[in-house]
Amino acid sequence: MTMQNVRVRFAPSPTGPLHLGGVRTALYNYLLAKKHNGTFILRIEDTDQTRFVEKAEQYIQESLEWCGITPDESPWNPGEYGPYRQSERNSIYREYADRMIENGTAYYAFDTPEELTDVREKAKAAKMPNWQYNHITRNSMQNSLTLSEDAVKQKIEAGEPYVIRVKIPRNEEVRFEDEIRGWVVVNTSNLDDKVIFKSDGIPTYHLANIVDDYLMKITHVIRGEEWLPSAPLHVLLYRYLGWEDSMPKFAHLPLILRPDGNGKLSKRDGDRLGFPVFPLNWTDEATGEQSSGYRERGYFPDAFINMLAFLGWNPGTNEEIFDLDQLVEAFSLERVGKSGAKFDAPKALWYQQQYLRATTNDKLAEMVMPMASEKGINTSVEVMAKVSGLMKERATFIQDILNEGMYFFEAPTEYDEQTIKKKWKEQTPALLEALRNEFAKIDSFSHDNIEATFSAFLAENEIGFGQIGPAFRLAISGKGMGPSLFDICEILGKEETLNRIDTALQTITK
RNA sequence: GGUCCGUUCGUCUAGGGGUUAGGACGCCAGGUUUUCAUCCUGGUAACAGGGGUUCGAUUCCCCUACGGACUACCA
Repeated sequence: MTMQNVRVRFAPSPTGPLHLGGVRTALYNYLLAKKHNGTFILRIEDTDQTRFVEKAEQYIQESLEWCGITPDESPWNPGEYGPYRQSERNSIYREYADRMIENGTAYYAFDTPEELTDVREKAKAAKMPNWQYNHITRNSMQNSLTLSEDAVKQKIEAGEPYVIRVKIPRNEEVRFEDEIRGWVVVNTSNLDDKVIFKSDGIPTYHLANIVDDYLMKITHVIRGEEWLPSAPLHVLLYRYLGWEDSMPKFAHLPLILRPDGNGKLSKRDGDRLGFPVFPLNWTDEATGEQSSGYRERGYFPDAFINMLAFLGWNPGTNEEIFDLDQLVEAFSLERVGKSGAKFDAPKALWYQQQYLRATTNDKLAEMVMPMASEKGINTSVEVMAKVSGLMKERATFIQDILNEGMYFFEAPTEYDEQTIKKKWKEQTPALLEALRNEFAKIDSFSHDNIEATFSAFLAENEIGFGQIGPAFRLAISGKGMGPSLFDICEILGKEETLNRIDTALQTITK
């Protein structure tokens, strides 16, 4: 596919934190743009001031940054097509609504919200649950189609509130080719006369979106499937504004579904499904409700992005590990699936595990150090790198390295009950003490020397590993499992190892 | 209810008129390992149903069922 000047946009509303689906939409937009050396734009769609949430925009910015999908043009990094917040573009929309009134594709409507709910309720009571303002009902409503020209003029001049609606024709077929779904055909009789300009002087999403996409020279509109039903309206809007020739291509992404099997994943799901639905932690200012994010949970951005990319897309090969650059390379809209994907939390864990294991010990140590000092652990990066190397095979998140490997830094204060029960036999203390005394003779306390001493000890006493190993582990780590004992001892050092054995001998009683 | 979209192992998916329907996650079993984890090997398990079209349909068409989205002066 050859595409020139690809310009795509991610256009969230600042009504709260971004969630998984939103991040994936942003990601696919980004991938398509980068794949074609195009431009990825972020536009804030804040036309509904009633739902505005103060910190949402900052959250969106921070999330995208964390994911590494930084926009080329955005409110905080404007390009030539700004402003990038719809609230700051308000002066430019009216002209287009007026143009539609002039060419007869839109009209003024004076019905109040109360009147509208009233009609809807009455219709509902009459068992017609889907009352729409459309080519039939508009004839009995208060609008510039039913009122005389003078009456309309009078109302407007008197300052009566009004909205502007699209005049959707009766019985016409609207068709467009969705990049993911193919041809979609809808009859206009099923559409309603959507409000495109609200009485507060602000356009609705539909108008603002089309105008901005046109002015910003957007070539591909990649958005969630929830927008599919209004896509025909948008096609009509392009037509009525005279922009059909430069209409962008549409691609409606399948939804990310809840794993429990009903409905799409939503912001309201918070943490209740057992996994985060947000990239970053979020606290709802109004309710005080806190939701966890992938970042704070310990996910690496690459793992998160990789997992998200594969929720609805695949490269057509058996490879599954792709960092951002590789995703850019491999991505194509054609390989995006049509059907919704239930979010697979265990798979997310698996991705994170893969990335953790692929991270070098030094890099891991660098990440763990701040957490360590927070816990009051005083150690060197070198030691931390060794610990990380030993722990990463059995960890999923960086936190696990510390949580599971605390004994590298602090002597155990308690000992695993199960192991005591099973492995701490009558002869154990005597054996352990004898072993301790052998260790005391080692000059260079290295893995190999420790192992050699240990092996010799086993041979001399004619016992197997099982008769002393688990108890030994218990004594130095407090646990019944973990990395190689000799590695642990080497890191601990001779003195600490001996001390821990002494402590254990005094503490553990059956 | 109406409109639109969808339907391959439990989950994410590949495939596509003739295949032993492939991979990954999960799960199970075996091997390696002092333990745990890793790693290796193997196993489990799917084309929603019914009609067509065809020599042959999981693949193309239709219907049904099921799932989902939308149905605001929200996006």
